[in-house]
Amino acid sequence: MVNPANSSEKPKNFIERIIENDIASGNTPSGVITRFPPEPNGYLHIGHAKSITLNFTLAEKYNGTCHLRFDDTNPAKEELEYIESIKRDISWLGFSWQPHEYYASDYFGLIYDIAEKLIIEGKAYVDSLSAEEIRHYRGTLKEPGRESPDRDRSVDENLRLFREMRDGKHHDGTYVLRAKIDMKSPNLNMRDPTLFRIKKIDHHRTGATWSIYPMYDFTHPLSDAVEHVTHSICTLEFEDHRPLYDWVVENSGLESVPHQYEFSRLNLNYTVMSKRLLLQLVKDGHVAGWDDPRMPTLSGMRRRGYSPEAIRNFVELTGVAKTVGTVDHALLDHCLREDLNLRAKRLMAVLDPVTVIIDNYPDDTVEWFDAENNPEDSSAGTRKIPFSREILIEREDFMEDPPKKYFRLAPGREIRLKHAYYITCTHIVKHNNQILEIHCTYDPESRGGSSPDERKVRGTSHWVSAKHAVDCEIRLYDRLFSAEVPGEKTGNFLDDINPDSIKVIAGCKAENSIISVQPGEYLQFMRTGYFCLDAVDSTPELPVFNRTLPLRDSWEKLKKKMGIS
RNA sequence: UGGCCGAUAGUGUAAUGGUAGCACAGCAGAUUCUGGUUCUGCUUGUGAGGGUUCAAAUCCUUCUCGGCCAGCCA
Repeated sequence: MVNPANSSEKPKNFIERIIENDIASGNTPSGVITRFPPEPNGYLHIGHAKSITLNFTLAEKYNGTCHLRFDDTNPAKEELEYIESIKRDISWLGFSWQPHEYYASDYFGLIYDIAEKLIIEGKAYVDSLSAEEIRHYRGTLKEPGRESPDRDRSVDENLRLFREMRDGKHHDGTYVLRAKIDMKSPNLNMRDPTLFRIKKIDHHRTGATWSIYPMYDFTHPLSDAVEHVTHSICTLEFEDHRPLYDWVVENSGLESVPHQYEFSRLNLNYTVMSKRLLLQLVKDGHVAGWDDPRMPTLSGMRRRGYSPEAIRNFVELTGVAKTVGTVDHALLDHCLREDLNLRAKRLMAVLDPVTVIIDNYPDDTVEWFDAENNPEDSSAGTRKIPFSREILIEREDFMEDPPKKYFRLAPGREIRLKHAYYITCTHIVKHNNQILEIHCTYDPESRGGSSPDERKVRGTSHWVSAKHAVDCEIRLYDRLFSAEVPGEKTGNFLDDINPDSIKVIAGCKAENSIISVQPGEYLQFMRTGYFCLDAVDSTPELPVFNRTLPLRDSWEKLKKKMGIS
C-alpha cells in the first residue's frame, strides 16, 4: 500500500484506471475519444452535468477529445429548441466540443447500409408481427422467447420489404427490421432486438428524407464506431445493453471498436432528475418553465444564481462508481457557498424594513462611507454607501424583549451598523402593537464601525439609508419538494411539491448601488444570503432578485434548540 | 425458483492481501465590523456466516439485502 503521507494525488476512479490501462497496452493509438450523447428531447439537468464533466475532463486529462453528439433518432420527441439549450448549457459549464459537433441523424445513410449488409448476411430480418405480438413472442424475464414466423424470410424478400419500408410504402407499425440473435437469451436485449421502425414523420434535421428511423441500440454503437470513440461512457441502466452494443460493433464491418462502460447516475435528494418528470412539471405549470429557478435544470440553476464552477466541483466530489446511491443536497449547498463566498459582491438589502431614527444625528446631513465589496478578495475594491438620520434595518434585528443570547438591537442595547456607527436604542414608537419607529442615538466616535476605546459590540446589523434606498422585489426559493424522495409515500411525486418553494417579497429596500447590478453577477446581501438579478423578470423600474441560497444561520439553529419560534 | 450489476460512518467516496482514510452532515470550542467566513477538536463504518493466510474491506464460499432489464423510448 502507498504511504498516504507523501502521495497527495487524487485517487483514480475505475474508468480512469481502464483508460490508463488501455493507453499502456496501446489500445488507443489515435488517442482517447469520449462523447456526450444527449437526446434533444428536454433540457439538461445537474445529472447531465456529471456526465458532461466526466466525459470532457477525461478527454482533457488524457489529451483526447470529447464529441458532442445529438442522439436524434426519434423525431417524435425531439426539437430544435432543445438542441440550442443543450449547447448553451454545455458552454456555460465551461466545456467546448469544437469542432466535434455531430448528429446521429448524419449517419442515417450509413446505418441504413449496415442494416442491408446484415440482411444480406442473414443477420437481420423484416418482421410483420405487431408490436403486441412481438412483446408476446419475446417471452418474460424467466421464460425464453419464441422465434417469429418471419424469422426465416429469404434474404431477397427481406431486402425488398426493407427497401419498401425505406421508400415509405408501408404504414407505421406494419414492419420492423430485427436483428437475428437469440430468442432464448436470458438477456432480453438479445432476443432479436428491433433495429429499424417505420415512422412517417419529419425529422428536425433530415426533414422528410426518411420514413424509417434506427433504434438507439443500433445507432449508438455505430455512431461511436464511426467517430472512433474509444470509451463510450453511459449510466448503469445500459449494462444489459452492452452485449448488444458489442454485437452491433462486431457485425457492422466497421474498423473501429469502441467499448461501453457504465457508471451510476447522479441522484440528489429533495429533487427529481428524470426528463419525463421535469417535462411534466413544466407542461402542467407547476413551475414557470424549464428555467424556473427551482428546477434542477442547468438553465434553472443558472437563473437561480449557481456558478458553473460550483456545479462542476460538486459533481467531481460525488465521484465515479457503480454503486446506486443518493447524494445529500447539503453537499451541493456546501459547494455553492464555498464558491460564492469567494466571489460574491457584498451589498446591503433589507427584506422586511423597520425604521430607525437616530435622534442625535443632524437631519440635513448625508455621509458616504467606504464599504469593502468582498472581505475575501481585496481586489474587489470598495464602494460608497450613504448614511443619514433615518435608516431601515431588518425587522427581525430588533426585539423589545429579547431572549438570552440575542445579540441584536433591543431597548438600551448598543449594536454596530455595518461600515457606519454604533447606535443605542433609547425608545420605540408603536401603534397597534406594531413597531413604527425605533429611536436611537449614535456615537460619533464610532465612525466607520469601530470605536477608539475598542469596546465590543456583540451585534452588527445591515441597513440602508431610508431616503437613498432602492425598491426591489426579492424571491426566496426553497427546495421544490419537501420529501427526500418525491413520491415515495403516495407514488405521485406531485404530492410532495413544497408549497413554500417560492416566497415573493415586495417592498424590499436595497442600497442604491444595486441599480448597476447586471444579470449574471454573483451577490451576497450581507447577513441574508446569496442573490442574483433575475434575468427574465427584472425591469428598470423594479429589479427582481433571486435568492440563490441563504447563508448558514447558526442563530436559526440556536433558536430552535432554545425553543424560540 | 431468468440474467446482469452492486454492498465501507447518517450521505457520497478512497484503501486492489499489510495502520480503514477523505469530504459533506452532526456535535463542542476559538476567532470575527456578516450569528457569514476561517480555525481546532470530537462522534460515527467494512451486510451475515464459514474458509484460505502470519495478516482479509480486499481472495474463495454460502446467504442476505438493494438496483436494472419484458418500448416499434433513449
